[in-house]
Amino acid sequence: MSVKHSTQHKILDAAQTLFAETGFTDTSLRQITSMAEVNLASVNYHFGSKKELIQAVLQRYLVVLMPRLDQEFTRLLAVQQPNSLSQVLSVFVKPLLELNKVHQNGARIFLQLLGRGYTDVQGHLRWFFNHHYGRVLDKLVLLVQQACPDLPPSELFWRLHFSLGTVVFTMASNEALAEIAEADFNEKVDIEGVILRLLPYLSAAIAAPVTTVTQLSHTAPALASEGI
Amino acid sequence: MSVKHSTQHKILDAAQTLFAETGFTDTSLRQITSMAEVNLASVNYHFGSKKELIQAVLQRYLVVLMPRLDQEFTRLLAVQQPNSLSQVLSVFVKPLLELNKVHQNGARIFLQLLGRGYTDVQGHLRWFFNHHYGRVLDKLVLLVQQACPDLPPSELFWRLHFSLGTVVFTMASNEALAEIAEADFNEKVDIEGVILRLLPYLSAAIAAPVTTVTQLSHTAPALASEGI
DNA sequence: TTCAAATTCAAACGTACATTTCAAACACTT
DNA sequence: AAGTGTTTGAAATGTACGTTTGAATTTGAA
Repeated sequence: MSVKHSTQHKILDAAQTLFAETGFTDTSLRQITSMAEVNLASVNYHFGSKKELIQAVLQRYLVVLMPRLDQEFTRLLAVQQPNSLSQVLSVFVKPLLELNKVHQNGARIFLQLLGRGYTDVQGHLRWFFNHHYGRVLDKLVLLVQQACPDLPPSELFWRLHFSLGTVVFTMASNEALAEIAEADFNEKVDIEGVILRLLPYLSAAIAAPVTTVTQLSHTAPALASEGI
Repeated sequence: MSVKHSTQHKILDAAQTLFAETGFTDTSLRQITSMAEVNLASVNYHFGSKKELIQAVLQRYLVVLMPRLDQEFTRLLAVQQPNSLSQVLSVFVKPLLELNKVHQNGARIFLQLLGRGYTDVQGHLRWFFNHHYGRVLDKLVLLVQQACPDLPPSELFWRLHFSLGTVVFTMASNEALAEIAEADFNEKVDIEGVILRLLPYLSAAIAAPVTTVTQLSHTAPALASEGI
């Protein structure tokens, strides 16, 4: 397995592991080059800066994942009758798991990195992502809109972001959760198991009936009263 | 409004704002003391260290929130017939919004900090939280179990963590989301609005029907084939 | 008013960081 | 084998950080 690795490759491998575990800011180039067994200066030589290294680490997965997702979305959009929500969400599974071909545990690592990217650094990664792949996600929005025609656009916006949060946070704290699950329920859980558990959860969540404030005030009377 | 603020108070106020916006690691004591208009050394004088400052910032809200939640959980547990899931989740609303009495925008800031705490620092905050308030959350698990008797314990474990991810991530990226929502949908969204949108989403998600792998393979044939 | 304790202040300390430098080692063509 | 461009290496640079120090100042009780 893996006879020879270039310096760039070794840096990317070490960087993605440490970034996923500890976050971008809390991982130093010294930790990365030490784990990769390369010289400290080689990061700046090959990637320019730490910021560009972070983007390169993510790009390795994005250039594989996003075209695949785009292809799936386009295929579903071509179908005559609208797809069900769980059909739409299911198309994520295969492209995500194919990231395991990019690198061992690639799917898990990528999703962890994505989570880090949304909370760690302010701005620049989110911009980077939206700028390069915003078009692809527009197709997803369209598909979900077709699957849930009763959902107002603004509600759909929020629910998709809620769902992103679910996925991203779950992956960010994946190691800890998997450990607890194994200890408490004797369940060995891998990334595929987590994704399979996420699908019905997200399907039901996104398609949940829209509740108005007046309806809610029966169960949550806090809001009607008191001008908090 | 607020005639005079002690140094400690000013530090806590500045710290919570910057921590919520930028995260714990990416916020320096110099930024905090500069915003608070106090001397740099006063943080270490009053709080001992940056780590203890972080805990103090969170404690200010936790000592208010957790007893309130505990009280609500205990009340629901005393009811004879099991409560519905949305009833259980609704008890979060009032205690959370009461954090706005602790400080302006307290609810939003607290939830943002909670999100930061789960992703930013590794370990010590999660330990701090579980150690002090684990008992309270056990009651929540019990309540959800009663509300969803068909849900296997391991499935419930995962779904509660999914839900935590939803909330925490949403709050961590709240500013950005609220900006987009306002720009795209002309909707001004405050913390109360987000919480109200979260309730039906989470209710449906946690109570979603449990899907087996064989059922899933109809919509996600990726997993049955290919030994990825 | 006096005096001791609590607080503030400017300055400095030591450490860790990303990045740069430039010479040495390497790879590859001629 | 020589020579050129690429890559690596050890060391240093400058900056930012959390924390410490000790003197100055403020506070509050006697």
